[in-house]
Amino acid sequence: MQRRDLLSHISLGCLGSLASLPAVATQPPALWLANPYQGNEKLADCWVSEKYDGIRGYWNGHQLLSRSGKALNPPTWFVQAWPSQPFEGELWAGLGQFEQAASVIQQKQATDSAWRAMRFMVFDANTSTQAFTDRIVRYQSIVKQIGKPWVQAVPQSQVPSHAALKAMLHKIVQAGGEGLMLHRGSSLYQSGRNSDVLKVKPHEDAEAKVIGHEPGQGKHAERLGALMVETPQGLRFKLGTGFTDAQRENPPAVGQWVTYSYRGLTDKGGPRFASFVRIRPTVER
DNA sequence: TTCCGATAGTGGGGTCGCAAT
DNA sequence: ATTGCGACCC
DNA sequence: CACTATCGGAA
Repeated sequence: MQRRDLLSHISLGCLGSLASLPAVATQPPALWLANPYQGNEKLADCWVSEKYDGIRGYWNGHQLLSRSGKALNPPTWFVQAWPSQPFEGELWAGLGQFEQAASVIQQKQATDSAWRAMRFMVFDANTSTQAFTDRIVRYQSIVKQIGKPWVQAVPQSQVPSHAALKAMLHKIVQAGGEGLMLHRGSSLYQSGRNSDVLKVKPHEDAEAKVIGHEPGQGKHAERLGALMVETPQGLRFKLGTGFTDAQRENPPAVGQWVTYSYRGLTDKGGPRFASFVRIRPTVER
């Protein structure tokens, strides 16, 4: 897997100052990573916004980078006249269009029309000395200065209570959104995961039947890597996370039913981010 | 003493691009 | 033309 | 993205 150098010496505002050369991605930029919302965090001084399901984009002042530091290649018109100040957002192709967005940004030469359907939803300005509440004003100003319809400022609002948060989550998900983001207003921008930035995503549980075992690699050699399972509708997929080491040593047998957790569906209709929860309790009768 | 945050290391679906078939 | 694989995104 | 295991410092 890729590694992240969270203690990178790269400074947020100065990822290089001159002549953008052919994008030899350096180290991953020092970006924040959200922790999951547990439900017991204090909501005072928190801003809430929609979590857009797309591709993370970091504008370092002259170049658009992915989360791992890889240079993205938008058409020149897409980033024309963007300022030399860093800011950050989500390359977004619309509700339920994550795979479309992923396709566009991974193509070496995506069509112009594909990029015309993309938006950059700006949610931060990467200054190191401003609290998030002040950075909201900053990124709104940057977006206004750019003045293009495909660059939009993510709206932020206050959350007075957990009940209000829950209601807003329901509203967003009902409309096809992925979830919410929470930002502590007083927090300075810092890289890595921390609880000043939280993601709120609903998940569902379902059951499937074990139809096979996949071997593990590395530290899981000689034990379970993933379960091949099949839903009651006949859809097959693999469950490879959620197991303890002990469960990998002695996994559920073929024919047993298991409960798994997932977050949304792929375009093909399979569960996204599926993880093992437990062996399904035997049905009483 | 217990608990929490940060790391390292496993695993998935989906897509693209390239090499091998 | 199809398949398999690594390297990315999430 | 999901998760578990581990370790050291905070609580």
